[in-house]
Amino acid sequence: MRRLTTKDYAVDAVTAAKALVGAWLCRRLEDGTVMRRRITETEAYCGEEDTACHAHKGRTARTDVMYSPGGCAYIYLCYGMHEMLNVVTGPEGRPEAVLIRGVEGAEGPGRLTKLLKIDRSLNREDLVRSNRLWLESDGARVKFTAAPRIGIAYASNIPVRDKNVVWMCRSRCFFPFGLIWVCFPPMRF
DNA sequence: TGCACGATCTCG
DNA sequence: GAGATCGTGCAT
Repeated sequence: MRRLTTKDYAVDAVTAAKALVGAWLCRRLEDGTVMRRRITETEAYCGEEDTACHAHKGRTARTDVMYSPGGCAYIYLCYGMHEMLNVVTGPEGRPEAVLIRGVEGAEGPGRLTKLLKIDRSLNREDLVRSNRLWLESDGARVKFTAAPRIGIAYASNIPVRDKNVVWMCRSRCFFPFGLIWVCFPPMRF
């Protein structure tokens, strides 16, 4: 197991999104318990020109963290109840991030944060040095496929997800922004 | 200071 | 198919 370093996070969001499929999301709780889950699904958000990116309209208090150098966590509340975990990537000043959409045993971005007890108190956490939240790679090669992004119909000309689309759409690699990357076949417990 | 709405999930 | 539930960003 190798902990991901600054170098791993310095790449653009699409590259990182692909590289993070199959990596391990690691979380140490206050009582010392360490949980490790393999990442099964990611999604890239690519800067101010990506209309689905929170930083699309520029730097605000919320999106400020996305402008940091790659390697920290951006966590926010969605729909008033779901904590969403993103990994900031790229150089300082470029707001790119990868949304972690699923891990083994928890499909869906809201579920995985609940499972691993990740919330906004970990916003801006330094994933390179933190002992509460970090990522590791075991070097395993994971087969994965690309699919249209989910739940943001306004940012793409493709239909909003229906349950099967993610798993059925393969090789949709021509979309300019924000592809999601999933393990194929999906890993489950 | 108010209001619309969202990178979701669960239950019916 | 709709409701839960609240921070954010923009309008007033």
